[in-house]
Amino acid sequence: MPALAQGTGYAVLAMGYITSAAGKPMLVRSVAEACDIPAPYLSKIINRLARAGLVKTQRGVNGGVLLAREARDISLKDVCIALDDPVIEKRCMLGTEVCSDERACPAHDFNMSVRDKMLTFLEETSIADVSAFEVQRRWNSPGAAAGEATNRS
Amino acid sequence: MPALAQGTGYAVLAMGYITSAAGKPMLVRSVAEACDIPAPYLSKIINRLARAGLVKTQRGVNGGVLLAREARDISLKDVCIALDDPVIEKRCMLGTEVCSDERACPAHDFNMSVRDKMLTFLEETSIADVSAFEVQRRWNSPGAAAGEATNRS
DNA sequence: CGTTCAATTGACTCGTTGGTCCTTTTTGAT
DNA sequence: ATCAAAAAGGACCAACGAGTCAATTGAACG
Repeated sequence: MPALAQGTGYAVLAMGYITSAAGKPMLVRSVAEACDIPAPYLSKIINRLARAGLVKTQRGVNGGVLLAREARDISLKDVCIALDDPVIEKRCMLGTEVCSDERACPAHDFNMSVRDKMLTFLEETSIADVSAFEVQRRWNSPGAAAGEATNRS
Repeated sequence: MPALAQGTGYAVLAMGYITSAAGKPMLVRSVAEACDIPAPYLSKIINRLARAGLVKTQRGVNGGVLLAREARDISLKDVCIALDDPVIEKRCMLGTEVCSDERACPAHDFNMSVRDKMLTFLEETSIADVSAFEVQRRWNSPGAAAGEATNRS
């Protein structure tokens, strides 16, 4: 439920995957396939990320997409901002127009604290984290048996 | 950002207001006006709440809407369920299909903990709480000067 | 130079939410 | 019995997010 917009999720996963190419441009098509994202849609997302300066794209032969900076220097929050994901918006949980610290709604304090945690998480989690996690998952998942939990916050 | 659907927010506010009538049916129109909600829209919401058994409606002269049970026995979660608000849904923060404790996404643990807090809040907060808060707000807000913060979780 | 590859762009579809408006039903009161 | 008040219900509209598709632009390479 405390979800990012679909597009943001796609972007994060895609960028995590792109990280693994370490500097070589990757085809949007390949990324889409690997991450199970509709290719033309991902194309648009990548485009926005590019205009926001998070990735670099190159067209023509040997073109593709690569991260504009180190994966560890791109936070999930950066992605959210680039795609202006609504999670960033500070809005009242009950939808009341005027909801500030002075004129609070019944859910205000709770809402603020959740929002706070959410922002911190988005700031502290980087594409590198996602990438590492995905690699690990790729290792574990065909191996079936699994046993050990791989969870980390 | 961790917001309920607009309709759910309306419902909660409206029910909080209805509480203040203590058993006498209230006109949907009045509630709409008092809570600043488009009346025909609220009407539909009330209707769903009625079908879910959270409020009782009566048509004809002296009709209106009233709570079906004690305000303190109606939780925000009840309202969410009645209007099947997406907040209740347990879905992956990154939107990946398969995201369980075994096959987690990088945000899984965080997401679960937030969801947990959210659900607890929705369960523990009742329409009575909202109502009390609203009454308090009505006292404070015309009084302008304010001084003391009235925040409570 | 021209072909081919790959991202870019714009037009379009589809489903959901929020919202309006008008008509129909039900009900109490005279 | 009738009238008016009130919710119920249906048709409709606008905006937005997700997604598709086809045409276009730009870049490399032979």
